[in-house]
Amino acid sequence: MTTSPRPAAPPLTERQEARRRRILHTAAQLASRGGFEAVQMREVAELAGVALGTLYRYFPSKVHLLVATMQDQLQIFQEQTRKHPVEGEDPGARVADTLMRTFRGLQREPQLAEAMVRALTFADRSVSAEVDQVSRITGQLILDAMGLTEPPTREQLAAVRVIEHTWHSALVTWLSGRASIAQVRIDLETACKLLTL
Amino acid sequence: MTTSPRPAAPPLTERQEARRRRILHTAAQLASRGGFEAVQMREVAELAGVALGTLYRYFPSKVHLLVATMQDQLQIFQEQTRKHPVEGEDPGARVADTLMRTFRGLQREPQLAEAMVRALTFADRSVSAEVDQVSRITGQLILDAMGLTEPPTREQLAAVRVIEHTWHSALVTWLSGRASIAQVRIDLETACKLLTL
DNA sequence: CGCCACGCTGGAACGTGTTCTAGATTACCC
DNA sequence: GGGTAATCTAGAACACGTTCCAGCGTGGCG
Repeated sequence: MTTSPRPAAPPLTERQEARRRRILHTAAQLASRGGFEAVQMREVAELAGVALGTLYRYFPSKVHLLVATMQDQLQIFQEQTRKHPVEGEDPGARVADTLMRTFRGLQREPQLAEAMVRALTFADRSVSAEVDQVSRITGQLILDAMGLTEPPTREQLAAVRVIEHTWHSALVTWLSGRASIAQVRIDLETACKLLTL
Repeated sequence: MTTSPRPAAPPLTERQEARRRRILHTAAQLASRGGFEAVQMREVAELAGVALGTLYRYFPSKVHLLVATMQDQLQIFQEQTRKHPVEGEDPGARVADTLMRTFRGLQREPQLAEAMVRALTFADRSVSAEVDQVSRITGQLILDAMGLTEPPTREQLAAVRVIEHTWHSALVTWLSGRASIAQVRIDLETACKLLTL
């Protein structure tokens, strides 16, 4: 799996980078207000000061745009977590705590979270590279929290996958109002038991 | 949590029941061909022989329609599984096998699966009752496979939740082409280890 | 400096989910 | 059977994601 389908992104000029950031920022702002449906492409374009066609040149669909927003946010969380890792003896507990911390970060802007997660799960194959990237960051977040001194075992990697599934699905469940935060915590803790088998 | 938001569904006449089934059947058929995007409300209405407004009276949105389709399909799987439960000693293995069997059932109509699962994860709060129903059926499927002789313990229920999360998220991952069937099986087996702790 | 290729702009246009309306049909009650 | 309220029909209309196009800037190259 090389980077073949994406044509090796030509480097952006400064103005282009600025436009890209303006678009992402606008999208996040609109999403924070009204969630997925409040992110309307025409409005994003207008508020970001670009033409609709340009917006689509940068992000080929609304889903691409919101998944890119998620990448952005996750990376911020990741940096914060690396600067201030959670304390604790048990790796499982550290992972659960780290994810719960991220969770509370999302909770602070629930509408934004809704928009990003809806996009993430609604994404079809044309977005799979970007979604994969998000998945990779999440996995890395978990691995970081485990604080390994040696490469992870096969069993640990399998456990990480299940934790990631649980994290993702629990998020969806919470966003649709079908589970409480407390329930999410319990689910994550349950999944994290797999780390210390 | 009573059934208050849904006004206690007035019983349908025979003609109405037939219409409902015709709509569901048409939706499944279109989905089987071209997935989520091939289920177009106008076309469903036309092929099912009802007016567009009527379609919307029965299913208030495309997502509702497809989630109802999923309910339908899952119930069929559930009945089949109850008639022919999987063999085996280990409860964890039985659960994993049961879910993999259901998985292969979905695999037989991948486009239909795509449509139903996309709808399920895209559903917002207005569909949460229906999504919850799907979740309940899935949970029951797992509990059935465990073959309990006494009520499940708290730990078992927690494990079932994580297995359900894993099932759901693995399905999404497979549908978007980011995981193979083999990987899905591994993930499910990993999650099922939680049952025999 | 002149020219070219490329990116950007404004805006029209299209497709599909969803809503609305006016009138026909049906189901139910007396 | 007649009256009435609910349901169904056909079709227009609207909203928003997406595509497309013609022309304008702009930055780099001879």
